[in-house]
Amino acid sequence: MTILLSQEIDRTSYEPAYAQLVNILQASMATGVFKPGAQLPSEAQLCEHYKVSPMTVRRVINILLDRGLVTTAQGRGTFVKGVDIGEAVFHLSGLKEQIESTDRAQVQLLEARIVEAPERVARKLELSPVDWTIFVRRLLLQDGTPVSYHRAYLIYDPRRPIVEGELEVTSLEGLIHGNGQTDLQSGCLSIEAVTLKEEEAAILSMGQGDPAFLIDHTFYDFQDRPVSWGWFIWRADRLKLSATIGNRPPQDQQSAMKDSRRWTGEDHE
Amino acid sequence: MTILLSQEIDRTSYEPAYAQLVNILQASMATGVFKPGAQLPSEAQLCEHYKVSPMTVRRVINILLDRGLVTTAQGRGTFVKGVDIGEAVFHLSGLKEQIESTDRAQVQLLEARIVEAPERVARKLELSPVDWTIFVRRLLLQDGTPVSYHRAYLIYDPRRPIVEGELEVTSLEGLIHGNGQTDLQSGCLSIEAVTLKEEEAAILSMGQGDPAFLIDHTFYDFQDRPVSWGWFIWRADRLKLSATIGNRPPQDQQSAMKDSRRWTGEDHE
DNA sequence: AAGTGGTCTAGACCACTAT
DNA sequence: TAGTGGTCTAGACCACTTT
Repeated sequence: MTILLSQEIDRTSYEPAYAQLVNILQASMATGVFKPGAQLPSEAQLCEHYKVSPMTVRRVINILLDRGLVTTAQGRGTFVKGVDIGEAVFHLSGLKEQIESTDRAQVQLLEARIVEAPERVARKLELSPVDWTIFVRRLLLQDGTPVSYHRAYLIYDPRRPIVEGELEVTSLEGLIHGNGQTDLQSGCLSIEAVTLKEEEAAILSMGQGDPAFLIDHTFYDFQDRPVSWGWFIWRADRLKLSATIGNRPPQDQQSAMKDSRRWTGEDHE
Repeated sequence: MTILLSQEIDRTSYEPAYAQLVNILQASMATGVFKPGAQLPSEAQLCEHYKVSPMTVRRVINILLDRGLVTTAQGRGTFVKGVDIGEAVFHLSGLKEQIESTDRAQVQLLEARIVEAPERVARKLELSPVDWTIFVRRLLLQDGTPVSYHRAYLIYDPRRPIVEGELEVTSLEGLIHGNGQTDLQSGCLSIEAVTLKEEEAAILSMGQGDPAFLIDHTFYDFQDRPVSWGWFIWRADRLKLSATIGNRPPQDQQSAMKDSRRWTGEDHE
Protein backbone atom coordinates (compact mmCIF):
# COMPACT_ATOMS: atom_id res chain seq x y z
CA MET A 1 0.00 0.00 0.00
CA THR A 2 2.22 2.76 -1.25
CA ILE A 3 -0.51 5.00 -2.52
CA LEU A 4 0.97 8.38 -3.19
CA LEU A 5 -1.26 11.30 -2.45
CA SER A 6 -0.15 14.03 -4.75
CA GLN A 7 -0.38 17.03 -2.51
CA GLU A 8 2.02 17.91 0.24
CA ILE A 9 2.05 20.08 3.32
CA ASP A 10 2.87 23.75 2.81
CA ARG A 11 4.92 24.72 5.83
CA THR A 12 4.73 28.42 4.96
CA SER A 13 0.94 28.46 4.91
CA TYR A 14 -1.11 30.13 7.58
CA GLU A 15 -3.14 26.94 7.76
CA PRO A 16 -1.57 24.58 10.27
CA ALA A 17 -0.12 21.30 9.07
CA TYR A 18 -2.70 19.13 10.79
CA ALA A 19 -5.56 21.03 9.17
CA GLN A 20 -3.98 20.69 5.75
CA LEU A 21 -3.59 16.97 6.23
CA VAL A 22 -7.20 16.63 7.38
CA ASN A 23 -8.31 18.38 4.22
CA ILE A 24 -6.10 16.25 2.01
CA LEU A 25 -7.38 13.01 3.46
CA GLN A 26 -10.99 14.15 3.55
CA ALA A 27 -10.78 15.23 -0.07
CA SER A 28 -9.20 11.92 -0.98
CA MET A 29 -12.15 10.12 0.52
CA ALA A 30 -14.60 12.54 -1.01
CA THR A 31 -13.28 11.94 -4.51
CA GLY A 32 -13.20 8.22 -4.06
CA VAL A 33 -9.45 7.69 -3.81
CA PHE A 34 -10.33 5.85 -0.62
CA LYS A 35 -13.77 4.32 -0.94
CA PRO A 36 -15.87 3.20 2.01
CA GLY A 37 -14.42 0.07 3.51
CA ALA A 38 -10.93 0.77 2.21
CA GLN A 39 -7.96 1.03 4.50
CA LEU A 40 -6.10 4.29 4.90
CA PRO A 41 -2.30 4.35 4.84
CA SER A 42 -0.89 3.57 8.25
CA GLU A 43 0.08 6.38 10.57
CA ALA A 44 3.73 5.62 10.07
CA GLN A 45 3.31 5.86 6.30
CA LEU A 46 1.48 9.15 6.59
CA CYS A 47 4.24 10.47 8.84
CA GLU A 48 6.87 9.55 6.36
CA HIS A 49 5.02 10.69 3.26
CA TYR A 50 3.95 14.08 4.59
CA LYS A 51 7.01 14.66 6.75
CA VAL A 52 5.09 15.26 9.93
CA SER A 53 5.50 13.81 13.39
CA PRO A 54 3.42 10.93 14.72
CA MET A 55 1.59 13.22 17.10
CA THR A 56 0.40 15.37 14.23
CA VAL A 57 -0.85 12.38 12.25
CA ARG A 58 -2.55 11.08 15.38
CA ARG A 59 -4.34 14.35 15.78
CA VAL A 60 -5.49 14.23 12.17
CA ILE A 61 -6.88 10.72 12.57
CA ASN A 62 -8.69 11.77 15.72
CA ILE A 63 -10.35 14.60 13.86
CA LEU A 64 -11.50 12.33 11.04
CA LEU A 65 -12.64 9.92 13.72
CA ASP A 66 -14.97 12.27 15.46
CA ARG A 67 -16.19 13.69 12.20
CA GLY A 68 -17.46 10.17 11.69
CA LEU A 69 -15.52 9.65 8.47
CA VAL A 70 -13.30 6.76 9.54
CA THR A 71 -13.14 4.00 12.08
CA THR A 72 -9.99 2.70 13.71
CA ALA A 73 -9.14 -0.77 14.93
CA GLN A 74 -6.11 -1.16 17.09
CA GLY A 75 -3.64 -3.50 15.51
CA ARG A 76 -5.49 -3.57 12.19
CA GLY A 77 -5.72 -0.12 10.71
CA THR A 78 -7.89 2.85 9.86
CA PHE A 79 -10.84 2.36 7.53
CA VAL A 80 -13.18 4.61 5.59
CA LYS A 81 -16.76 4.65 6.80
CA GLY A 82 -19.79 4.69 4.53
CA VAL A 83 -22.77 6.94 4.94
CA ASP A 84 -25.02 5.98 7.82
CA ILE A 85 -28.39 7.62 8.17
CA GLY A 86 -28.52 6.73 11.83
CA GLU A 87 -25.64 9.09 12.49
CA ALA A 88 -27.46 12.13 11.24
CA VAL A 89 -27.27 14.98 13.70
CA PHE A 90 -29.69 17.85 13.50
CA HIS A 91 -28.73 21.30 14.61
CA LEU A 92 -31.30 23.63 16.00
CA SER A 93 -30.54 26.18 13.36
CA GLY A 94 -33.09 28.86 12.78
CA LEU A 95 -34.00 28.90 16.42
CA LYS A 96 -30.82 30.68 17.31
CA GLU A 97 -30.87 33.09 14.42
CA GLN A 98 -34.52 33.81 14.89
CA ILE A 99 -34.15 35.03 18.42
CA GLU A 100 -30.68 36.45 18.22
CA SER A 101 -31.72 39.41 16.12
CA THR A 102 -33.45 41.47 18.76
CA ASP A 103 -34.53 44.03 16.22
CA ARG A 104 -36.73 41.56 14.38
CA ALA A 105 -37.54 39.26 17.26
CA GLN A 106 -39.60 40.11 20.29
CA VAL A 107 -40.80 38.28 23.37
CA GLN A 108 -44.25 38.92 24.77
CA LEU A 109 -45.02 37.83 28.30
CA LEU A 110 -48.59 36.58 28.32
CA GLU A 111 -48.82 35.45 31.90
CA ALA A 112 -46.72 34.74 34.98
CA ARG A 113 -48.16 33.57 38.24
CA ILE A 114 -47.46 31.36 41.20
CA VAL A 115 -49.35 28.11 41.28
CA GLU A 116 -49.27 24.80 43.08
CA ALA A 117 -47.42 22.29 40.99
CA PRO A 118 -49.81 20.09 39.04
CA GLU A 119 -49.15 16.42 39.57
CA ARG A 120 -47.37 15.96 36.27
CA VAL A 121 -45.17 18.99 36.82
CA ALA A 122 -44.34 17.88 40.34
CA ARG A 123 -43.09 14.60 38.93
CA LYS A 124 -40.99 16.32 36.32
CA LEU A 125 -39.43 18.69 38.81
CA GLU A 126 -39.15 16.11 41.59
CA LEU A 127 -41.42 18.11 43.91
CA SER A 128 -44.30 17.19 46.11
CA PRO A 129 -47.64 18.37 44.76
CA VAL A 130 -47.99 21.02 47.44
CA ASP A 131 -44.86 22.84 46.36
CA TRP A 132 -45.13 26.08 44.49
CA THR A 133 -44.06 26.83 40.97
CA ILE A 134 -44.04 29.85 38.74
CA PHE A 135 -46.05 29.27 35.60
CA VAL A 136 -45.05 31.38 32.63
CA ARG A 137 -46.59 31.78 29.23
CA ARG A 138 -44.74 33.62 26.53
CA LEU A 139 -45.11 34.38 22.88
CA LEU A 140 -42.14 34.75 20.58
CA LEU A 141 -42.72 37.00 17.60
CA GLN A 142 -40.61 37.67 14.59
CA ASP A 143 -41.34 40.62 12.40
CA GLY A 144 -44.59 40.96 14.25
CA THR A 145 -45.87 37.47 13.49
CA PRO A 146 -45.91 34.83 16.21
CA VAL A 147 -43.62 31.88 15.67
CA SER A 148 -43.54 30.10 19.00
CA TYR A 149 -45.70 29.73 22.08
CA HIS A 150 -43.77 28.90 25.20
CA ARG A 151 -45.04 27.58 28.51
CA ALA A 152 -42.87 26.66 31.47
CA TYR A 153 -42.93 25.90 35.17
CA LEU A 154 -40.10 27.15 37.37
CA ILE A 155 -39.51 25.91 40.88
CA TYR A 156 -40.48 28.52 43.43
CA ASP A 157 -38.68 27.72 46.64
CA PRO A 158 -37.76 30.43 49.16
CA ARG A 159 -34.89 28.28 50.37
CA ARG A 160 -33.41 28.32 46.91
CA PRO A 161 -32.39 31.82 45.95
CA ILE A 162 -31.60 30.51 42.51
CA VAL A 163 -35.01 31.35 41.24
CA GLU A 164 -34.19 34.83 40.08
CA GLY A 165 -31.45 33.51 37.91
CA GLU A 166 -33.79 30.96 36.47
CA LEU A 167 -36.38 33.55 35.64
CA GLU A 168 -33.79 35.55 33.83
CA VAL A 169 -32.48 32.53 32.03
CA THR A 170 -35.80 31.27 30.98
CA SER A 171 -36.38 34.71 29.60
CA LEU A 172 -35.16 33.37 26.27
CA GLU A 173 -32.56 36.03 25.69
CA GLY A 174 -30.52 34.24 28.29
CA LEU A 175 -31.49 30.84 27.06
CA ILE A 176 -30.49 31.40 23.51
CA HIS A 177 -27.69 33.85 23.73
CA GLY A 178 -26.59 31.70 26.59
CA ASN A 179 -23.17 33.09 27.19
CA GLY A 180 -24.33 35.06 30.18
CA GLN A 181 -23.25 33.32 33.35
CA THR A 182 -26.28 31.61 34.70
CA ASP A 183 -26.87 29.19 37.50
CA LEU A 184 -27.95 26.53 35.10
CA GLN A 185 -25.78 23.59 34.47
CA SER A 186 -27.43 21.55 31.78
CA GLY A 187 -30.61 20.86 29.93
CA CYS A 188 -32.43 18.03 28.27
CA LEU A 189 -34.52 18.58 25.15
CA SER A 190 -36.75 16.49 22.98
CA ILE A 191 -38.77 17.17 19.87
CA GLU A 192 -42.09 15.80 18.77
CA ALA A 193 -44.41 16.50 15.89
CA VAL A 194 -47.87 17.59 17.01
CA THR A 195 -50.96 19.31 15.72
CA LEU A 196 -52.15 22.59 17.13
CA LYS A 197 -54.89 22.68 19.69
CA GLU A 198 -57.48 25.40 19.58
CA GLU A 199 -55.76 27.74 22.04
CA GLU A 200 -52.35 27.27 20.45
CA ALA A 201 -53.66 27.84 16.98
CA ALA A 202 -55.36 31.04 18.01
CA ILE A 203 -52.25 32.40 19.69
CA LEU A 204 -50.01 31.46 16.74
CA SER A 205 -52.46 32.76 14.13
CA MET A 206 -52.77 29.38 12.54
CA GLY A 207 -55.50 26.85 12.10
CA GLN A 208 -56.43 24.20 14.61
CA GLY A 209 -54.91 20.89 13.54
CA ASP A 210 -52.01 22.52 11.69
CA PRO A 211 -48.65 20.79 12.15
CA ALA A 212 -46.10 22.08 14.63
CA PHE A 213 -43.03 21.10 16.57
CA LEU A 214 -43.22 20.55 20.30
CA ILE A 215 -39.88 21.18 21.97
CA ASP A 216 -39.84 19.86 25.51
CA HIS A 217 -37.12 21.10 27.84
CA THR A 218 -35.93 20.48 31.37
CA PHE A 219 -33.10 22.43 32.96
CA TYR A 220 -30.90 21.42 35.85
CA ASP A 221 -28.83 23.30 38.41
CA PHE A 222 -25.35 22.50 39.64
CA GLN A 223 -26.67 19.94 42.06
CA ASP A 224 -28.29 18.34 39.03
CA ARG A 225 -31.74 19.06 40.41
CA PRO A 226 -34.40 20.02 37.87
CA VAL A 227 -35.31 23.67 38.17
CA SER A 228 -37.65 24.20 35.29
CA TRP A 229 -39.71 22.28 32.82
CA GLY A 230 -41.60 23.58 29.85
CA TRP A 231 -42.26 23.31 26.18
CA PHE A 232 -42.32 25.38 23.05
CA ILE A 233 -44.99 25.01 20.41
CA TRP A 234 -43.15 26.07 17.30
CA ARG A 235 -44.73 26.82 13.97
CA ALA A 236 -43.59 24.11 11.59
CA ASP A 237 -43.02 26.63 8.84
CA ARG A 238 -40.62 28.60 11.01
CA LEU A 239 -38.27 25.91 12.19
CA LYS A 240 -35.87 23.92 10.08
CA LEU A 241 -33.78 21.04 11.30
CA SER A 242 -31.01 20.08 8.95
CA ALA A 243 -28.22 17.55 8.94
CA THR A 244 -25.54 16.17 6.67
CA ILE A 245 -24.09 12.69 6.81
CA GLY A 246 -21.03 11.23 5.25
CA ASN A 247 -18.23 13.25 3.76
CA ARG A 248 -19.88 16.48 2.79
CA PRO A 249 -17.25 19.05 1.85
CA PRO A 250 -18.04 22.32 3.63
CA GLN A 251 -19.95 24.42 1.12
CA ASP A 252 -23.55 25.22 0.29
CA GLN A 253 -25.22 22.97 2.84
CA GLN A 254 -28.47 24.91 2.54
CA SER A 255 -28.64 25.04 -1.21
CA ALA A 256 -30.16 21.60 -0.97
CA MET A 257 -32.56 22.94 1.62
CA LYS A 258 -34.21 25.73 -0.30
CA ASP A 259 -37.39 24.88 -2.08
CA SER A 260 -38.15 22.19 0.43
CA ARG A 261 -41.64 23.28 1.24
CA ARG A 262 -43.94 20.30 1.08
CA TRP A 263 -44.95 19.05 -2.27
CA THR A 264 -48.61 19.81 -2.71
CA GLY A 265 -48.82 18.27 -6.15
CA GLU A 266 -49.84 14.70 -6.61
CA ASP A 267 -47.23 12.21 -5.49
CA HIS A 268 -47.35 10.19 -8.68
CA GLU A 269 -51.01 9.39 -8.81
CA MET B 1 -5.44 31.52 40.70
CA THR B 2 -3.99 28.63 42.59
CA ILE B 3 -7.20 26.67 42.87
CA LEU B 4 -6.31 23.20 43.98
CA LEU B 5 -8.39 20.46 42.49
CA SER B 6 -8.29 17.69 45.01
CA GLN B 7 -8.06 14.68 42.78
CA GLU B 8 -4.99 13.54 40.94
CA ILE B 9 -4.15 11.31 38.03
CA ASP B 10 -3.85 7.60 38.73
CA ARG B 11 -1.04 6.39 36.53
CA THR B 12 -1.83 2.75 37.24
CA SER B 13 -5.41 3.04 36.06
CA TYR B 14 -6.62 1.52 32.85
CA GLU B 15 -8.21 4.87 32.07
CA PRO B 16 -5.69 7.03 30.22
CA ALA B 17 -4.44 10.19 31.85
CA TYR B 18 -6.12 12.54 29.41
CA ALA B 19 -9.50 10.92 30.00
CA GLN B 20 -9.08 11.19 33.74
CA LEU B 21 -8.25 14.85 33.47
CA VAL B 22 -11.24 15.47 31.21
CA ASN B 23 -13.46 13.88 33.81
CA ILE B 24 -11.93 15.85 36.65
CA LEU B 25 -12.38 19.16 34.90
CA GLN B 26 -15.85 18.35 33.63
CA ALA B 27 -16.93 17.29 37.11
CA SER B 28 -15.45 20.48 38.52
CA MET B 29 -17.56 22.51 36.16
CA ALA B 30 -20.60 20.31 36.78
CA THR B 31 -20.43 20.85 40.52
CA GLY B 32 -19.91 24.54 40.17
CA VAL B 33 -16.26 24.76 41.16
CA PHE B 34 -15.88 26.61 37.89
CA LYS B 35 -19.09 28.44 37.09
CA PRO B 36 -20.01 29.68 33.63
CA GLY B 37 -17.88 32.65 32.73
CA ALA B 38 -15.09 31.67 35.09
CA GLN B 39 -11.56 31.12 33.87
CA LEU B 40 -9.96 27.71 34.08
CA PRO B 41 -6.41 27.33 35.36
CA SER B 42 -3.90 27.94 32.60
CA GLU B 43 -2.49 25.03 30.69
CA ALA B 44 0.86 25.48 32.37
CA GLN B 45 -0.78 25.33 35.78
CA LEU B 46 -2.68 22.22 34.86
CA CYS B 47 0.53 20.62 33.63
CA GLU B 48 2.27 21.35 36.86
CA HIS B 49 -0.57 20.42 39.15
CA TYR B 50 -1.43 17.12 37.50
CA LYS B 51 2.10 16.24 36.45
CA VAL B 52 1.28 15.77 32.81
CA SER B 53 2.91 17.10 29.69
CA PRO B 54 1.64 20.15 27.79
CA MET B 55 0.47 17.97 24.91
CA THR B 56 -1.75 15.98 27.21
CA VAL B 57 -3.31 19.08 28.71
CA ARG B 58 -3.79 20.47 25.23
CA ARG B 59 -5.62 17.36 24.23
CA VAL B 60 -7.85 17.64 27.27
CA ILE B 61 -8.74 21.25 26.49
CA ASN B 62 -9.52 20.31 22.90
CA ILE B 63 -11.93 17.66 24.08
CA LEU B 64 -13.73 20.07 26.40
CA LEU B 65 -13.73 22.52 23.53
CA ASP B 66 -15.56 20.34 21.09
CA ARG B 67 -17.88 19.09 23.77
CA GLY B 68 -18.95 22.72 23.88
CA LEU B 69 -18.13 23.11 27.55
CA VAL B 70 -15.45 25.79 27.32
CA THR B 71 -14.22 28.50 25.00
CA THR B 72 -10.62 29.48 24.50
CA ALA B 73 -9.12 32.84 23.66
CA GLN B 74 -5.53 32.96 22.62
CA GLY B 75 -3.51 35.11 24.95
CA ARG B 76 -6.33 35.37 27.48
CA GLY B 77 -7.33 31.98 28.75
CA THR B 78 -9.91 29.21 28.82
CA PHE B 79 -13.40 30.00 30.07
CA VAL B 80 -16.43 28.00 31.10
CA LYS B 81 -19.42 28.24 28.81
CA GLY B 82 -23.01 28.48 29.96
CA VAL B 83 -25.89 26.51 28.55
CA ASP B 84 -26.99 27.60 25.11
CA ILE B 85 -30.19 26.24 23.66
CA GLY B 86 -29.03 27.09 20.17
CA GLU B 87 -26.31 24.50 20.46
CA ALA B 88 -28.69 21.64 21.01
CA VAL B 89 -27.93 18.76 18.70
CA PHE B 90 -30.51 16.11 18.06
CA HIS B 91 -29.53 12.56 17.30
CA LEU B 92 -31.68 10.44 15.10
CA SER B 93 -32.03 7.85 17.79
CA GLY B 94 -34.84 5.40 17.48
CA LEU B 95 -34.51 5.39 13.74
CA LYS B 96 -31.35 3.37 13.93
CA GLU B 97 -32.54 1.02 16.61
CA GLN B 98 -35.88 0.59 14.95
CA ILE B 99 -34.43 -0.69 11.73
CA GLU B 100 -31.35 -2.37 13.03
CA SER B 101 -33.25 -5.21 14.63
CA THR B 102 -34.19 -7.13 11.52
CA ASP B 103 -36.22 -9.59 13.51
CA ARG B 104 -38.71 -6.96 14.57
CA ALA B 105 -38.38 -4.63 11.60
CA GLN B 106 -39.39 -5.35 8.05
CA VAL B 107 -39.39 -3.46 4.78
CA GLN B 108 -42.24 -3.85 2.32
CA LEU B 109 -41.75 -2.75 -1.27
CA LEU B 110 -45.01 -1.22 -2.42
CA GLU B 111 -43.96 -0.10 -5.87
CA ALA B 112 -40.94 0.41 -8.08
CA ARG B 113 -41.14 1.66 -11.60
CA ILE B 114 -39.35 3.79 -14.15
CA VAL B 115 -40.83 7.20 -14.78
CA GLU B 116 -39.90 10.45 -16.40
CA ALA B 117 -38.61 12.81 -13.77
CA PRO B 118 -41.33 15.21 -12.68
CA GLU B 119 -40.22 18.82 -12.90
CA ARG B 120 -39.59 19.17 -9.19
CA VAL B 121 -37.59 15.96 -9.04
CA ALA B 122 -35.57 16.96 -12.08
CA ARG B 123 -34.58 20.14 -10.29
CA LYS B 124 -33.60 18.28 -7.16
CA LEU B 125 -31.50 15.77 -9.06
CA GLU B 126 -30.13 18.27 -11.54
CA LEU B 127 -31.67 16.47 -14.50
CA SER B 128 -33.62 17.60 -17.52
CA PRO B 129 -37.30 16.70 -17.35
CA VAL B 130 -36.98 14.07 -20.05
CA ASP B 131 -34.52 12.01 -18.02
CA TRP B 132 -35.63 8.82 -16.42
CA THR B 133 -35.85 8.02 -12.76
CA ILE B 134 -36.79 5.03 -10.68
CA PHE B 135 -39.65 5.79 -8.38
CA VAL B 136 -39.84 3.65 -5.28
CA ARG B 137 -42.43 3.41 -2.55
CA ARG B 138 -41.70 1.45 0.58
CA LEU B 139 -43.30 0.77 3.90
CA LEU B 140 -41.29 0.20 7.03
CA LEU B 141 -42.97 -1.96 9.62
CA GLN B 142 -42.03 -2.76 13.14
CA ASP B 143 -43.67 -5.63 14.95
CA GLY B 144 -46.14 -5.73 12.12
CA THR B 145 -47.31 -2.15 12.49
CA PRO B 146 -46.28 0.46 9.94
CA VAL B 147 -44.04 3.22 11.24
CA SER B 148 -42.75 4.96 8.15
CA TYR B 149 -43.75 5.45 4.54
CA HIS B 150 -40.85 6.10 2.20
CA ARG B 151 -40.88 7.48 -1.30
CA ALA B 152 -37.78 8.18 -3.37
CA TYR B 153 -36.56 8.91 -6.88
CA LEU B 154 -33.29 7.41 -8.06
CA ILE B 155 -31.50 8.55 -11.17
CA TYR B 156 -31.78 6.01 -13.96
CA ASP B 157 -28.96 6.62 -16.39
CA PRO B 158 -27.48 3.83 -18.54
CA ARG B 159 -24.21 5.72 -18.68
CA ARG B 160 -23.97 5.61 -14.92
CA PRO B 161 -23.64 2.05 -13.75
CA ILE B 162 -23.88 3.32 -10.22
CA VAL B 163 -27.57 2.84 -10.14
CA GLU B 164 -27.51 -0.69 -8.87
CA GLY B 165 -25.53 0.39 -5.89
CA GLU B 166 -27.97 3.15 -5.23
CA LEU B 167 -30.90 0.81 -5.32
CA GLU B 168 -29.22 -1.39 -2.82
CA VAL B 169 -28.27 1.50 -0.64
CA THR B 170 -31.61 3.08 -0.69
CA SER B 171 -32.92 -0.29 0.34
CA LEU B 172 -32.72 0.96 3.90
CA GLU B 173 -30.73 -1.91 5.28
CA GLY B 174 -27.76 -0.40 3.53
CA LEU B 175 -28.73 3.10 4.44
CA ILE B 176 -29.05 2.53 8.12
CA HIS B 177 -26.58 -0.18 8.81
CA GLY B 178 -24.34 1.84 6.59
CA ASN B 179 -21.07 0.10 7.05
CA GLY B 180 -21.42 -1.76 3.80
CA GLN B 181 -19.23 -0.20 1.17
CA THR B 182 -21.48 1.80 -1.07
CA ASP B 183 -20.95 4.21 -3.88
CA LEU B 184 -22.53 7.01 -1.92
CA GLN B 185 -20.45 9.77 -0.58
CA SER B 186 -22.73 11.98 1.46
CA GLY B 187 -26.27 12.95 2.19
CA CYS B 188 -28.28 15.95 3.20
CA LEU B 189 -31.32 15.61 5.44
CA SER B 190 -33.96 17.92 6.82
CA ILE B 191 -36.93 17.44 9.08
CA GLU B 192 -40.32 19.09 9.04
CA ALA B 193 -43.49 18.62 11.00
CA VAL B 194 -46.47 17.81 8.81
CA THR B 195 -49.94 16.35 8.98
CA LEU B 196 -50.87 13.16 7.22
CA LYS B 197 -52.64 13.26 3.89
CA GLU B 198 -55.33 10.76 3.12
CA GLU B 199 -53.10 8.26 1.33
CA GLU B 200 -50.36 8.47 3.94
CA ALA B 201 -52.77 8.05 6.80
CA ALA B 202 -54.29 4.98 5.21
CA ILE B 203 -50.92 3.38 4.63
CA LEU B 204 -49.70 4.15 8.13
CA SER B 205 -52.95 3.08 9.81
CA MET B 206 -53.49 6.51 11.25
CA GLY B 207 -55.99 9.25 10.85
CA GLN B 208 -55.86 11.93 8.19
CA GLY B 209 -54.50 15.10 9.74
CA ASP B 210 -52.51 13.30 12.41
CA PRO B 211 -49.06 14.75 13.10
CA ALA B 212 -45.94 13.20 11.56
CA PHE B 213 -42.35 13.92 10.75
CA LEU B 214 -41.26 14.42 7.17
CA ILE B 215 -37.62 13.50 6.68
CA ASP B 216 -36.32 14.78 3.37
CA HIS B 217 -33.10 13.29 2.03
CA THR B 218 -30.78 13.76 -0.90
CA PHE B 219 -27.76 11.56 -1.52
CA TYR B 220 -24.65 12.35 -3.53
CA ASP B 221 -22.03 10.28 -5.29
CA PHE B 222 -18.27 10.74 -5.30
CA GLN B 223 -18.53 13.40 -7.97
CA ASP B 224 -20.89 15.17 -5.61
CA ARG B 225 -23.76 14.74 -8.05
CA PRO B 226 -27.17 14.03 -6.54
CA VAL B 227 -28.23 10.46 -7.20
CA SER B 228 -31.42 10.19 -5.24
CA TRP B 229 -34.03 12.26 -3.53
CA GLY B 230 -36.87 11.16 -1.39
CA TRP B 231 -38.66 11.51 1.88
CA PHE B 232 -39.91 9.51 4.78
CA ILE B 233 -43.25 10.13 6.41
CA TRP B 234 -42.61 8.95 9.94
CA ARG B 235 -45.24 8.37 12.56
CA ALA B 236 -44.75 11.00 15.21
CA ASP B 237 -45.30 8.48 17.95
CA ARG B 238 -42.49 6.29 16.65
CA LEU B 239 -39.67 8.79 16.35
CA LYS B 240 -37.94 10.58 19.17
CA LEU B 241 -35.35 13.29 18.75
CA SER B 242 -33.44 14.05 21.90
CA ALA B 243 -30.61 16.34 22.86
CA THR B 244 -28.72 17.53 25.88
CA ILE B 245 -27.03 20.85 26.29
CA GLY B 246 -24.52 22.06 28.79
CA ASN B 247 -22.54 19.84 31.06
CA ARG B 248 -24.70 16.77 31.43
CA PRO B 249 -22.76 13.99 33.11
CA PRO B 250 -23.20 10.78 31.13
CA GLN B 251 -26.02 8.90 32.85
CA ASP B 252 -29.74 8.46 32.45
CA GLN B 253 -30.26 10.77 29.50
CA GLN B 254 -33.57 9.16 28.67
CA SER B 255 -34.99 9.10 32.16
CA ALA B 256 -36.07 12.66 31.47
CA MET B 257 -37.57 11.49 28.22
CA LYS B 258 -39.97 8.85 29.43
CA ASP B 259 -43.48 9.98 30.13
CA SER B 260 -43.17 12.71 27.58
CA ARG B 261 -46.28 11.90 25.66
CA ARG B 262 -48.22 15.06 25.08
CA TRP B 263 -50.15 16.47 27.94
CA THR B 264 -53.80 16.01 27.19
CA GLY B 265 -54.99 17.65 30.36
CA GLU B 266 -55.79 21.31 30.52
CA ASP B 267 -52.74 23.55 30.37
CA HIS B 268 -53.74 25.61 33.36
CA GLU B 269 -57.15 26.76 32.30
C1' DA C 1 7.85 41.60 29.63
C1' DA C 2 5.08 38.10 31.20
C1' DG C 3 1.45 35.07 30.61
C1' DT C 4 -1.78 32.79 27.64
C1' DG C 5 -3.40 29.46 24.05
C1' DG C 6 -1.82 26.95 19.48
C1' DT C 7 1.29 24.11 16.89
C1' DC C 8 4.85 20.74 16.35
C1' DT C 9 8.75 17.56 17.06
C1' DA C 10 11.26 13.03 17.57
C1' DG C 11 11.24 9.96 19.95
C1' DA C 12 9.32 6.32 23.67
C1' DC C 13 6.39 2.60 25.35
C1' DC C 14 2.18 -0.10 25.27
C1' DA C 15 -1.74 -3.16 23.49
C1' DC C 16 -3.53 -5.34 19.93
C1' DT C 17 -3.80 -8.15 15.39
C1' DA C 18 -2.01 -10.58 11.94
C1' DT C 19 1.20 -14.09 9.91
C1' DT D 1 7.68 -11.16 14.75
C1' DA D 2 6.23 -7.32 12.42
C1' DG D 3 2.88 -3.94 11.77
C1' DT D 4 -0.92 -1.37 13.54
C1' DG D 5 -3.33 2.12 16.45
C1' DG D 6 -3.11 4.55 21.34
C1' DT D 7 -0.80 7.16 24.86
C1' DC D 8 2.65 10.20 26.57
C1' DT D 9 6.85 13.05 27.23
C1' DA D 10 9.77 17.31 27.63
C1' DG D 11 10.81 20.35 25.43
C1' DA D 12 10.52 24.11 21.31
C1' DC D 13 8.60 28.03 18.85
C1' DC D 14 4.86 31.12 17.59
C1' DA D 15 0.86 34.53 17.99
C1' DC D 16 -1.74 36.88 20.86
C1' DT D 17 -3.29 39.79 25.08
C1' DT D 18 -2.47 42.14 29.15
C1' DT D 19 0.14 44.94 32.29
